[in-house]
Formats: sequence, C-alpha cells, structure tokens
Amino acid sequence: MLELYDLEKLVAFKTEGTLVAASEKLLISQPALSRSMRKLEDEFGVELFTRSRNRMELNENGRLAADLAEKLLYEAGALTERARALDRSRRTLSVGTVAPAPLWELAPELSRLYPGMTISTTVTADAGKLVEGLLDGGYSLAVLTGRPEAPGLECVGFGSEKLCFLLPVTHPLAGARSLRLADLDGETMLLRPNLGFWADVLKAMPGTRFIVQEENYAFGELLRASSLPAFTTDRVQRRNGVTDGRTTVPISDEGTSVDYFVAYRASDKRRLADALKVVEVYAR
Amino acid sequence: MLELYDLEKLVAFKTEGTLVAASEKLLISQPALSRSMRKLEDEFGVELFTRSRNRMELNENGRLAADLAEKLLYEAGALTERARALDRSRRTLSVGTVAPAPLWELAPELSRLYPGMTISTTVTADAGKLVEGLLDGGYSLAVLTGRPEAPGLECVGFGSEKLCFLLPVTHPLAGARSLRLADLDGETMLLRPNLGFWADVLKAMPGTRFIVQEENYAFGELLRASSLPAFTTDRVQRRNGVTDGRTTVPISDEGTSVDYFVAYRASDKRRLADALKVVEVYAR
DNA sequence: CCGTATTACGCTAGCCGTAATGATG
DNA sequence: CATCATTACGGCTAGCGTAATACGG
Repeated sequence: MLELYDLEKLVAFKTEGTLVAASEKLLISQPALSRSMRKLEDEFGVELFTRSRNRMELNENGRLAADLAEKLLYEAGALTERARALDRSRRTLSVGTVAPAPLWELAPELSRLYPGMTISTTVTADAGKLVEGLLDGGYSLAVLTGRPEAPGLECVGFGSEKLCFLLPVTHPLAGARSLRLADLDGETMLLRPNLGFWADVLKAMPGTRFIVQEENYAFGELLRASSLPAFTTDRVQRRNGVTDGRTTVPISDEGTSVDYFVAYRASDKRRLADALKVVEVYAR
Repeated sequence: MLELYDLEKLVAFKTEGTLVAASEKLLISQPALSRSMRKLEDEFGVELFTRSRNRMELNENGRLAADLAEKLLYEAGALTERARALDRSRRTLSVGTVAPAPLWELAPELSRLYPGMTISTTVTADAGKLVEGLLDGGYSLAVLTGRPEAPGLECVGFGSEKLCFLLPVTHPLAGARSLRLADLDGETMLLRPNLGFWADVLKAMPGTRFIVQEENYAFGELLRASSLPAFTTDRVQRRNGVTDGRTTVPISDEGTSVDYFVAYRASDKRRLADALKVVEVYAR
C-alpha cells in the first residue's frame, strides 16, 4: 500500500537530486532509499525514474508524482493540525470582556466549574469585536455593557459598576461627596493597564498624566506610599474592601456607571448552564 | 509517523461503527485495529474516541479527523491515478483522421517508428474535434482535408484521394468515363463503416440503400459474388490493386476529390520528425 | 450469554544497516 | 579513483494473530 513515508522519500529525492543526499537528509541508508524508490515504482505500476548505472533522475511521471506528493504531505500535515486545533478549542473557554472587574469574579468560577478547560480571557474596549467573536466561535462568553442585538445570542445581567476616585485623605478634594472627571484633570494619577472601555472614559481627562503599573504588589505599594490619586469602583471595593489612608469619592460624569451583561450563543445555553447560574448569583 | 493505512482504518471505523465490523472489512483482527486506533490518538496527540467498556465512538475530533482522512485518501488515490494516466498518455500516440485511407498507410508506419507505443486511432467526420484534440493534447497527429488555422499547429501535405464508383463490369454504367453521384442514386450499394467525411459526401445519394459490412473478408466476398455497386478511391486502388471483375469509374461531383494534410503541434515537431518524414514520402 | 473492547504473548514479514559489487565520468 | 546506485545478507522491530479477560445490554 502507498504510504506517506514513501512519498516523503520521493519528495526528498526530488529536492536533493541524488539518493545519497536524500538518504542523508532522511537519516536512512542509501540502499534503503534505493529499495524504497523501486517499491514506489511497483506501487504506482509506472516508471518514475531514468536510471543509468550511477545516476538516477525523475522522469516526467516522477516529477508529477513528486509534485503531487508534496501537496499531499502538506495536506496530511494540515489534517493533524486541524484536529489538534479543534481539540484545543474544545478544551478552551474563551471569555471576552469590556472591563476587567467582571472577569476577576467570573474567571475563577469558570475554572472551578469546568476543570480541565483552559479559560482564555481577553479585555478589550471594542464590544463589536466581542459580539463578532461570539458569533464566529472565537468567544464562548462575552461581558458587555449592553444587551447584544445579534440573532442567536442571549444574555443575562451581571450587575453594575460605578467608577470612583480613590483619593489620599490628605488630598484637597478628599472631602467631596461627588466629583467630575474634570475636577482632577491635570494631575498625575495611578492606573492599572487593560481597563477595557474605562480607557475610553478617561479620554475626558486629556490633561492628566497616568502612571501605569501592571504588577499587583507594586500597585498596592504605590497606593500606600504615594499621594497620587487613583481610580476604584464600587465593585472593586465590595470585593477587596477599602484601602487604608484613602477615601472613595463617586464620579458623576455620564458613562461612569454601567450595567453588565454576559452574552453567549443560544446553542451553548446548556453547556454553559452552570456558569450562567453563577453569573446570576453575582448579579444580585 | 502518520500513515495512510492508519487513516484508512479510521475511515473504516467511521463507516462501520464498531471495531469488529471495521476489522472484518479491513481483513485484520479486532485487537490489531484497537491498537491502531490508540496509536492514531497518540500520533494526533488528541483524543479521537469516547470509550465505554464495550463501546467505542468517534468524538468531535475523531469525526473531523475521519472526514479529512477520507478526503486525503481520495486524493492519494487520485495521485497514483494521475501518474498512471500521464504514463499512459506518454506511451500512446493518438491519431485522428477525417478519412480511413490515410490511416491505413500511417498507422503501420507509426507502429514501426515508435515501437512500444500504443497507436490509438480515431476516424471522425468532425474536423473541428480533431483540431481541438490537437490543441488540448488529446491527439498528437490529425489527418485533415485542409490546413488548420489554429496557432501552435503545423502541418505537412499527405497526398490526395479521389472517390470512384467500383462497378461490376456487367453494370449498365460500367463503361462510363465519369459519373455523378446522382447517377447511381436509388440503387443498393456496398459500403464499409467508419468512412469519416465521406459519409457526409454520400448524403448526396438520399435514395440509396447502403449495405454496411465491417469484416474485411466478408466485404471482399460480397464484392466478388454480388453485382452490387460499391465505392473505391484512387488511393485504395494504388495500395491494393484492382478488383477482378470490377471496373473503376471516377466521380465528378464537387467534394469527391480532396487533399490531405497531417497536422501536429509545433512543439511536437522534433518528437514526430520520423513520422513526418514518412508522411512526406507517401505524399509523393 | 452474546457482542464488544482490551490486555497478554509469541511470531513474522518488512524494513533497515553494513558490506560488497558495478558502473561512470 | 571518487561518486553514485544496486545487490546480498543478516538483524531487528513494528504490527499482526490467537487466546484470554473484562464489561454491558
């Protein structure tokens, strides 16, 4: 029977030009390769080479066969690759979100509910990309700030979040009951990266210099040691508690208070039932 | 390494549904097939089946892999098939002709000049088909009654042929120096099959009943034993000599005298040089 | 119990490598 | 005579079959 390994040898001979060179590339002996090529001709029932006593070349048949073999080998590789890719996607639950906070609650629960699955998360300000990803299978769950319109998608509420300033108690505005973003514009502020749509909200503070600190411990140290204002949200505080030496002041700008929704494909409803139940609990 | 035989086993399992059935189809034992399927999973690095103690089924990965494997196997078959087809075409010299007589001279010479090649011949009234066939490689040589116009084609003259009546000496018109087709219309005539364009010429004798005899010896017997008029040509007579008890009367209708040309692809000129030389000799 | 998959075990056909041979430029 | 392909021969291992085992409807 024709086998892929034989075709690989044929292709090696095509690219190397001699049995010696090809056999070295294939890490087998010349006699082995010589025999394989004869066997291949037998299997095709067709002469593939012109042979002189110390020279072997592909003839027209051989060139065609080798070219087609090369394609076939590529496709065989693609076959395993696609199977692996499918398996990976079956073992991965991709979650996209427009803001990081909901993810902090959702991701650990997903890990607990679907052990063995890789939870892949993405934070982006682009809600359109998330909806698109839901539809084409790129995401299984998406946390949005509104209900998606696309057919085939459903969603459940996932609570709300309200942006606040986190000011040192010594800050001049620390006593305010409510502030506008513009009130602190021009100062230097501490910020986490990957804020999702919040990054868009902060465009209302064009004069502000943001110091971005990704590392969690370092961020906490900066908060404690510096007198730089920062942001927090009601949701973060409910989860992490208050920060010593800092006071929380709500922001009254439009768009700083949002409702979240977790969207999913209707066809995934059963598969994701456990996760959606957890979402409901958090939504309260 | 992934091998086609393994993929064949996978496909057999997909179509048969159980290892037992598939192993019977493949003419191997169940244990062998069971092991092969495990090996396949190893090679993919991916689970392909859901197993209970006495039931095995393809999972999502497995279905994808089996479907792709089926395609790949088909393409592997096509690969050898194409190589064989190429080989066959390399070993075949296809000759098309609009009339049988030139072929009687050409075919034996081609067999002599290209030993080992299969000479495949076709007689057809449709000259357009022959030109088309020359262009697409379906024919290597075509005998036509005019020079082909298509670019990439060349031709050489191959003599002429003149249609005659072959009448019993007892026939009322046997003494004529020349006749029209219409002069014998309404009689019953002897005919060979596969006349090429001559068949079109005979449409000028709508009232004639033709007795077609393919077999050579039988045709000769009919010629000798019967008094039915028949056709011959100058070219046939030059080759075979005259027929006892018959006289030859030329036909003066338009289109009963033709010049032949042997057409070929210009790119084939060198390969066919020997054949074309022979054509020239016959053309005199 | 019959049908199915898996495990255990011994065998063998196919493929390989080494060594020797042949041809060619 | 250096290089390449082929032939000869012996060894090894992947894959097979048989037999035994285990599970489920």
